[in-house]
Parts: sequence; structure tokens; C-alpha cells
Amino acid sequence: MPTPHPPHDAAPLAERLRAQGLRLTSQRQRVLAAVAGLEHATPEAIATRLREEAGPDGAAPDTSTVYRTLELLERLGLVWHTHLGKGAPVYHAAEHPHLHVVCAGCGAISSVDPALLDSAAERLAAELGFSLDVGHVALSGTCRACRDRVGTEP
Amino acid sequence: MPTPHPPHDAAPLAERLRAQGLRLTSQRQRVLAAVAGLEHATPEAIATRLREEAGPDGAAPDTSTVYRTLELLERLGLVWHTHLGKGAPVYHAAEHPHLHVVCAGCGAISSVDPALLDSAAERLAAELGFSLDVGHVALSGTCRACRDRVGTEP
DNA sequence: CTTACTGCAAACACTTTGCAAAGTA
DNA sequence: TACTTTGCAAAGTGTTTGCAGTAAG
Repeated sequence: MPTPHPPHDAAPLAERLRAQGLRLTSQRQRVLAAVAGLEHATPEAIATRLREEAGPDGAAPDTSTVYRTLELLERLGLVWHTHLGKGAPVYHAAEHPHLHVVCAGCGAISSVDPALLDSAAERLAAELGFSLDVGHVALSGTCRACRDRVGTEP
Repeated sequence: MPTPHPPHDAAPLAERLRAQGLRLTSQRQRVLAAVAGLEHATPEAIATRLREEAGPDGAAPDTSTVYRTLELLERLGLVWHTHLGKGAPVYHAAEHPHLHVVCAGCGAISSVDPALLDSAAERLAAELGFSLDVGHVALSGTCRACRDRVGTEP
């Protein structure tokens, strides 16, 4: 079983930055750690978490830095993001990609095995030459609870 | 083969509005017609189109009216929208729902048969009690052209 | 020391809301 | 007339950008 909250091993970050002549900064380390420690983290949520961690006196990375850093980390392959529908995208630590399923009624998010779309991906590849990126968007629908609720509360 | 630009039969609109004690206005007719006449229309694109149709002197519906109207038309089942990723959602006339596939590289949009996800939908229903709304989000990936371009222009 | 990075503030894109005037039934 | 809609203007999110000062290598 995977470690719940990996204390974020910073090594890959330092390496990949160095490989491109980029610099290791505390902001970059902190943003990466925040993404790793949160689930389905929006940029806003990440910024908030960083402010909490910094405390009332400490300085947290600026919002614009959070955005810029997320973009960078994604280019480096350390994080990825998914659009859950409307609103802000959510970021994940790179590890095991997964597919999201969101309830349009209550917003509940489930993670499912990306293999769910394997056959669809194969058909798209064969018929359109299109290679599916399973993780980048979430599937939308209605969860059992919301479906049961129909008719119960008009 | 389907009619290219159906001249938008307004009957269903009038009926459904009346059925709910709502009113038929020219704005509502115009917004519906614009959605029917455009493909993958964002609210902004719809507003622009309406401005063009109104001409330099005529009055086009206000942006806020466009948003309110799209929401209404969707409740009435006359249009539906899809999130293509980041940015504004796109609206479609209700008719035949379809699934969108977007290239992350060039933004090209393909429409595919929703049946593509039938087996995935069945598994989600069986395993999670989740009913998939196939049209609400687009699948993301890379189209053949963008894939071929990799390595050609670094 | 050189050049990348950050914080700040302002601008942007997309939507929503309150309210008085206008329009439909 | 009674009640729904609209337009306008302003406020709300979510995100990006220009730039001068700060800091990593």
C-alpha cells in the first residue's frame, strides 16, 4: 500500500530543475509539497494551505507564484491537473494517474481506474489517430445518492 | 443527412415556456437561434453573433441576458453545454447529443459517437451506482497532426 | 556577479447579481 | 394590471502579466 502523505522527496525536483538550468527555491519546494499533501487541490486551495503553513508572520508564496510554479511543475512532470467541470482545475502529485468521476449534483469526486477507458482509447486511436489523455478531464454524471434524492426533495 | 442550419423551429420554445408560466421574448428566440446556428458556441461567441445580427444600430441582448437565457434554455431541455477544458463552456442545440474529443495541442474538436463510452458507463453504473452523463465533459488528448508534429518542430 | 525568480499591483477573462425600467400575457 | 424579463452597472471568481527588487548558483 502506498504511503498516505509521502513527506515529499525533494530530490526529483532539484534534479529536474538543475537539468534545465533552473533554480531550486523554497517556493517551488513548498508548492510541490502542498500539492502532494492535498487531494484535488485547486490553485486557490494550495495558496491557502501555504498561507496556513507560513503562519501569521511568515511569508507565503504569492498567488501568481503559485500559478507560475504549478505550470512549471507540470512541465517537469511532477504534477498534473484535471478539469472537474466548471471552476478551477485541480492538481495532483504525479505518481499514479487516475480518472475522476464527478457528480453534477453534489460535486462528490470519485477516483476510478483509468483502465475504464482503455477500450474507448483504443477505438479513438484506431479510428481517429487520437491518443487519449485519460486523466485530463473528469467524467460527469450523477452519483447514487443524488439519483436517489430525486423525487424525495422536489 | 441532417439539415446544415435548421431555421430553428421556435414552436418547442414557446410551448415549454408557456407550460411554466414563462414568457416568450425576442431575446430568448434569438439566443436559441444563435446556438442552433453555431457550433461549439461559447456564451461570448453567442453574444458576438447576436450583435452582428442586430447590426450597428439594432440592440442585441445584453451579455447577462445571454447567460441567463442559456441557463433557462438548458433547464427547458433545448440546449446543453459541455466543458472542453479550461475556458468557457460551449453550447449546443439539444437534438442529438454527442461526445467531444479535444486536442490539447491545437484545440481541434471532434465529435464522436457517445456509444464510445457505453461500456464505461455500464461499469460505472454497476460498480458505483453512478450514472454517466456522456456529453457534459470532453475527452482530452492529442490529435494525429499534433502527435506527428512532435520531433518535427522542437 | 549573472540571470532566474518572486512579489506586487494592475489588467484580464468569464460570470453573476441587484435593481429600476420595459415588455409580455 | 400583474408579474416576468431585460439592460445596466457593479461586484465576483479565477488567472495572467509587467516590472523592479531579491536571491540562487
